[in-house]
Amino acid sequence: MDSDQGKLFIGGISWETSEEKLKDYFGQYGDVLQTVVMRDKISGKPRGFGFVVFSDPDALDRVLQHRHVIDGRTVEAKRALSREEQQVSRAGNPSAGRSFGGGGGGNTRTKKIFVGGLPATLTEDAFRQYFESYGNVTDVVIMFDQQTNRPRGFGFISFDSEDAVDRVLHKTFHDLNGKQVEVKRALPKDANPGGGGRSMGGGAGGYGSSSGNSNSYESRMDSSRYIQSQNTGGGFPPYGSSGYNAAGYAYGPTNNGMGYSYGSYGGANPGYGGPAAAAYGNPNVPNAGYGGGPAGASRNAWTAQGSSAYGNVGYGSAPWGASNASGGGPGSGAAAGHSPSGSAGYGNQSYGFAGYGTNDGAYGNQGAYGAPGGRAGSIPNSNASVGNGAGDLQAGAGGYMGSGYGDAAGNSGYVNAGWRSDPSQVSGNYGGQAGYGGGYGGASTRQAQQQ
DNA sequence: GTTGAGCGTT
Repeated sequence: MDSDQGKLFIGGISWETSEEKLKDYFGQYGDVLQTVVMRDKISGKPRGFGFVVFSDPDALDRVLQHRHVIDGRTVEAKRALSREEQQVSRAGNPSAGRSFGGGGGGNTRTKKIFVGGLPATLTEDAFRQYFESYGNVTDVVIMFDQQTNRPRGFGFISFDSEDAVDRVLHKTFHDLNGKQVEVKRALPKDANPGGGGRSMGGGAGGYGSSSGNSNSYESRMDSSRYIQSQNTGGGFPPYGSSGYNAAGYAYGPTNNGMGYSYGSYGGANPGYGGPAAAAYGNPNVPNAGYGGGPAGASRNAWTAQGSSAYGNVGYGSAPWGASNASGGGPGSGAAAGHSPSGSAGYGNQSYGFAGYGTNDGAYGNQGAYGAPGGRAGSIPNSNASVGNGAGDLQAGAGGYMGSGYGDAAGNSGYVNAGWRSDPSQVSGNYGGQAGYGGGYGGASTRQAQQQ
C-alpha cells in the first residue's frame, strides 16, 4: 500500500475543522497532497476525524512528534491504517500483518483505471492527454449525473496495455495541471454477478428482499467496519446475522459451479465474504467459487483496490480441502493465504472463514463450521447431514454446502446450518433465513443469462 | 464526536 505511506489519520478534530484548515495546519510539516474530513453521508455532519496525505512519507515522522491543537481541540494524529491493518488490529491481533504480498491485486487485471477527485472543469480531452503520456488510451469517460448533468467527480481511462496501467498506478495521485486526482484500478463492472462489487452493496437487491434481515448489514458491503458487528441483530451472534450470510449466497450460482464469484462479497468482507464463498464452494466444482473473488476484494481498501487479499486466493480451494479435515490444521490452504488473522481458526474451520476466526473466537471454535465441513465432505445432495435445524427446514437443503450449491433451489437450509454453529440455535432462526434460498436462486438466474 | 467517498457507458 504505497498509497498509505504518507497518510495520516487525524482523530478527534473539531466539527469546525475543514479540509482547508487541515491542509494549512499540516502544511507546516510537508507538502500536503490531500486532506479529507469524513462526514456522515446522510447528515453531512463531520464525524470527528479525517486524513491528511503528505507527498513525503517522512513528514509523518515529524508530525508524530508533536501535539497538535486545531480549532481549539487537541487532535490525535496517527499513521493511517490500511483497511487490512484495521481489521487486524481491531481483532486484537496486531501481529498478523498483511499477508498477501505480491499477489494482491494482481488477479483482477483490468486495463481500466478509476480516476477520482476530478475537478468539475476537467474536459475529457485534457483528461485523455494527461494519461496518454502513460500509454495508449483506448477510452476516456468522465461521469456525469444523469439527472443534473453535473460532473460526478470521477471517470475512467482505459489503456491497451497493462503496463500502462501499472505505470499510472505507480503513483496514487496524479497532477493534472495543478489539480490532484487519484487513480485506482477500476472495478470490473461487468464481471459477473459479483463482479461489480459495488452493485452488490446495495445488496439489497435480491438479497435483501429475500431475507428481511439483510439490511442490518449496511448497504455498503465494502465497509470493513461491519466487522465490528454493528449489525448484530437481535440475539444473533454477530455473524449469525442473516444479512451477511445472505450475501454469500446470493451470489453463488451454484448450478454451474461457477458461482461463487463473489465480487463484492469476497472483497467486502474479508471475513465473510470470502470465506463464505469458499465454504460453499461447490463441492463438485472445487474451484469454481473462487473465480470472482478477487474483484470484490479490490473494493475493500479504498486506498488499495488491488488487494485481493481476501480474494479468493486463500480460499481458493482450500476451503474444501480443509473442510473435512476438521483438524485440518491451520496450514491448510486457505488459511495460509490470507488470513489476516492468521488464526489457526481457519485451519480448523475448514471454511476458512477468515472473518470468523479473527474476530470472534467463538467462531473459530465452532464446531459448526467444522461441522459444515463434514457436510462439505458429504455429498452435496446428501441432505441429512445438516441435521440441525437446517435439515428440518428443508427437505432439500441438507447439506450445507453441498446442497446449497448443488441446486439453488434446494437450499435454504444451507445457510443456516453453516452459520450457526451451535445446533441449538440453529433451528428457529433459520426459518428466517429462507431468504437465502431466494437470493441464491436469483443469482443463478443471472448466470444463466450470461451464458 | 477518533479509521475511509466516489465505480460507467456502449
